[in-house]
Amino acid sequence: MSVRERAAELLTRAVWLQGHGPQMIEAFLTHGRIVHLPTGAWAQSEGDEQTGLTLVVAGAVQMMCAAPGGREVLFGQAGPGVALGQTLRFGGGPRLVTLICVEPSVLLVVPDQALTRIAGQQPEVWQAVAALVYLQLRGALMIAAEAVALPPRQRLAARLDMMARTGGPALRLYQQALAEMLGLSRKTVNGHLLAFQRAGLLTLGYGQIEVRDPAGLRRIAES
Amino acid sequence: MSVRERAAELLTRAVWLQGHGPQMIEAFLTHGRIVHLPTGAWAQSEGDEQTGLTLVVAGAVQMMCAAPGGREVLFGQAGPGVALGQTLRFGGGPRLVTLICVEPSVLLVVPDQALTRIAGQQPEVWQAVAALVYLQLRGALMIAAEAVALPPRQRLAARLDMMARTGGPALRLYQQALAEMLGLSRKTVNGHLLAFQRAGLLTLGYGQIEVRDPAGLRRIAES
DNA sequence: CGAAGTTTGTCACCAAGGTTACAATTGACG
DNA sequence: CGTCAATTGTAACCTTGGTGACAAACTTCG
Repeated sequence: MSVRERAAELLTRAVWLQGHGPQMIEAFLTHGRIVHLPTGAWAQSEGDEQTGLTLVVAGAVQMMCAAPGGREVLFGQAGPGVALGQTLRFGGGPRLVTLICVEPSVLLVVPDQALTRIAGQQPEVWQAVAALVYLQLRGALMIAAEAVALPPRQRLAARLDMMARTGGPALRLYQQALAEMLGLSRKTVNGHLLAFQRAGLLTLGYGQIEVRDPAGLRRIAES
Repeated sequence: MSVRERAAELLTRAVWLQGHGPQMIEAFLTHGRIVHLPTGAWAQSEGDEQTGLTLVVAGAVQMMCAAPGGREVLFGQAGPGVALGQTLRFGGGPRLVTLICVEPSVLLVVPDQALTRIAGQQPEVWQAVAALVYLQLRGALMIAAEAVALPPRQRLAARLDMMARTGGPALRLYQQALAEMLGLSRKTVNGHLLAFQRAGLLTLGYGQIEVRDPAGLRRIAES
C-alpha cells in the first residue's frame, strides 16, 4: 500500500472527518505534503508553515507543549492516525504543540495556506478543523484531569489504558518517556510497571510495553 | 449598567471575537438567554440545551471535568468574561466541562440551536466558536503542563499568577478548592500560601487571596 | 563477533506531601 | 445579637516518591 493510500485510509476512519465526503480527504492529500522524517527530527519547523494540520501516517511522534518558564514538557506520544490541528487564524499566538519523531516517521502536513486554498472550494473544511481542535481539547482535559486527580499508580494505569485504546496493545515507548509525561520519576514508573507485570496486566520488553489486560488497568485507575 | 450591556462589553473585549463585527455580539445577545443562578447551581443542565456557548457575566463558576472512573475533577475557576464553548456538532460525545456556581452568578447561555439559528445569517459564527475552543485548548494544555512538569510549590505559584492575570489580583476562592484543582492537599497549599504571605507576595483573607507581587510568583514558578 | 551506547532493574537515603485530627476564626443566617 | 457551619491555621505520624548512583541486559553498529 502506498503512503498516500495509507493516509487516505487513516483519514477515512478519522472521527473528526465523519460527515464530510471523500472530496475533503482528496483535498487534504492534494494540497498537503507528505514528509519523511528521521528519528529526532522536529515536525512543523519550516518558516511560515508552522501551523496547520498534521497527520501521523507512520512512525510515532512525541507531543510537547510549553510550560510556565519556557520549558518544553512532554505530555504524550502519538502513532499513526493521530492528527493535530493548530492554526493562527483561531485565536493566534504561537504554536501550542511541538512534535518530535521518536522513530523514522511519515507525516501528512497541510499548512495554513493550503487549508485556505481548500476552503475556497470547500468552506466546510473549517468545521472539520474545529472538530479536530475539539477532539484535542477533550484529550488535553483528560490528561489534565488525570494528572490532577489521580495518584501516581492510578495515573500510570489510566495512561497505559488510554494509550492501548488509541494505539493498540503493543506500546513502543521507553519508561523514561512514560515517566516524563506523567510527571513521575523513572524509578517510580519502573516499580509500578514491574508490579503490573507480576499481576499479569502487561508484559515488559526493551522499549516496549504490551498491555494484556486493559480492564485490569482500568480497575486500578478507578480504585 | 444593565446585565445586557455588561455582557456586550465583555463580548467586545473577548479575544475569540476579534475580527467579527458588533452584529455577531448582537446575535449572541438576541438568541442567547441571560440566566441568574444561585450558589451551588449547575449551569447547562437543562435537557437539550446541554451544549453550546456560555459566558460568565457576573459571579464565578467552578469548572469540572470527567476523570477516569466517572469522577468529576475540579480544574479551574472562572470569573466574568470567561467563555466556554462546547458543542455536539464538533465531534459529538457528552459535555466536556461542568460548571457550578460558587457564588450567585449571571450567565449568558447560547445553546446549540441558537448558534444554528445565528449561523443561518452569519456563517462565520462557527469560526468564532472554533476560535473559542482553540483558546480553551490552550488553557487546558497549560494546566496539563503545569500539573505534569511543576512540583507543588511552583505549581501553586504558577496557578496564582495565571488566575491573577485573567481575573484581577483579588482572587475569591477557598484554599480547599485551590488545593483540589492543583491536585494537592489543603495542608500543603496552606503551608506554601503562608510562606508566600511571609515573603510579601500575597495577602490571605477569609476565602480570598490578594496577589501583590505577580512577578515574584512567576519567579518562583520558573525556579 | 565485539564494543559502545542505551535502556532497564535495583539500592539506600532523604525530602516532601498525604492523612487525620483538632483548635481558632470568620461569615452566614436566623 | 447569637448560634451554627464553614474555613483557616497547626500538629504528629507515616507513606511515598525523588535523587543519585550503579550493575545487568539489550540494540545496534562497526
